[in-house]
Amino acid sequence: MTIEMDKDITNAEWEVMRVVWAQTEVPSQVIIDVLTDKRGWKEPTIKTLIGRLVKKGALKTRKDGRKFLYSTDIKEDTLVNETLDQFFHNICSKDIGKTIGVLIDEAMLSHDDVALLKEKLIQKEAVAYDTVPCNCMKGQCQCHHHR
Amino acid sequence: MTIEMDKDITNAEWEVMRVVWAQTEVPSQVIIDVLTDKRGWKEPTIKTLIGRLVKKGALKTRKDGRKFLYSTDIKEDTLVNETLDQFFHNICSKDIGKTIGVLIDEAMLSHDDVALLKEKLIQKEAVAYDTVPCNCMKGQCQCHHHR
DNA sequence: AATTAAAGATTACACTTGTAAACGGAAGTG
DNA sequence: CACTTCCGTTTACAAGTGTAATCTTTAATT
Repeated sequence: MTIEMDKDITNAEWEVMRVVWAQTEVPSQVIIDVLTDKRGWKEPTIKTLIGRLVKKGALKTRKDGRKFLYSTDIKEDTLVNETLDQFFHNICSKDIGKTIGVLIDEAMLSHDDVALLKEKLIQKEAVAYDTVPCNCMKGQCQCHHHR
Repeated sequence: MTIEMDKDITNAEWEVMRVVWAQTEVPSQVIIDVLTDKRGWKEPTIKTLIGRLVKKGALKTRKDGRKFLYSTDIKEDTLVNETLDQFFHNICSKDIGKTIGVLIDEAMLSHDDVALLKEKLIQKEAVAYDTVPCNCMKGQCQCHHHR
């Protein structure tokens, strides 16, 4: 059972989603308050974004008197991971390791985070490759040059 | 000295960039061959993408008889990392660790990759936090709920 | 030199996205 | 009950994107 959504979440829409994720159900006024403050957007702008998210199935509504309460079935970490996975398709699979390396370099991590990641790496060792196979189309990465 | 570019690279344009990155200088014909094959795009489509990339300063041209050779000053890993950094702004800094964890889980890694990442984690330990501070605006993540 | 063919430039066009104003209906207030 | 206010809906509009046809220039060929 996957939550199917019509379309991708745009950058502006992502701001709205974050407000909804931070709560369980929010009235539009809360979203508007947070984002007029954070982004300086006008109220109608935020209303548009909310409307588009509802239309594309990313937000659910529940009537509460005269207004709506907004919520979502999409889990934040699920969407984050899907988005990242999609982006990683732009990279040669051989380079994923190094790319994650840069992320680690730049991240602020807690001791617990470090421990978690170390643990994952230990597990990963069991299934690690001698050489990660390149998944690129011929002509789209340099692996194909040196055999 | 940073390479400044007018605008972001779109998904479709990314495909073109990958072809250029795979070589040093490419004639349009090569880009067209690779992408008609990979994506089924028509020749004019790919020409449009090339043109837009030139216009936005992502591709350089050098005349070679009747045609151009295309190249770029933008380094692939630089752009990859910038793009990822930008995306990570959508996530609470407290969650970056776990997010990287999922990436590790899903990645195909070589033994060398695992060793590299382990090494980085060891270094990271020295600067790891007890608690990563939340960088979210109030109202955009749950950290603010529990104190 | 005239003809052809390749390659870049111009035009097209619908859809998306960022940003917002204006409208309309329902709920609350006097 | 009339008036105002709140909130969702409709309309707007320029710029960006995906996708592509057509035009134009210029080099190559006969």
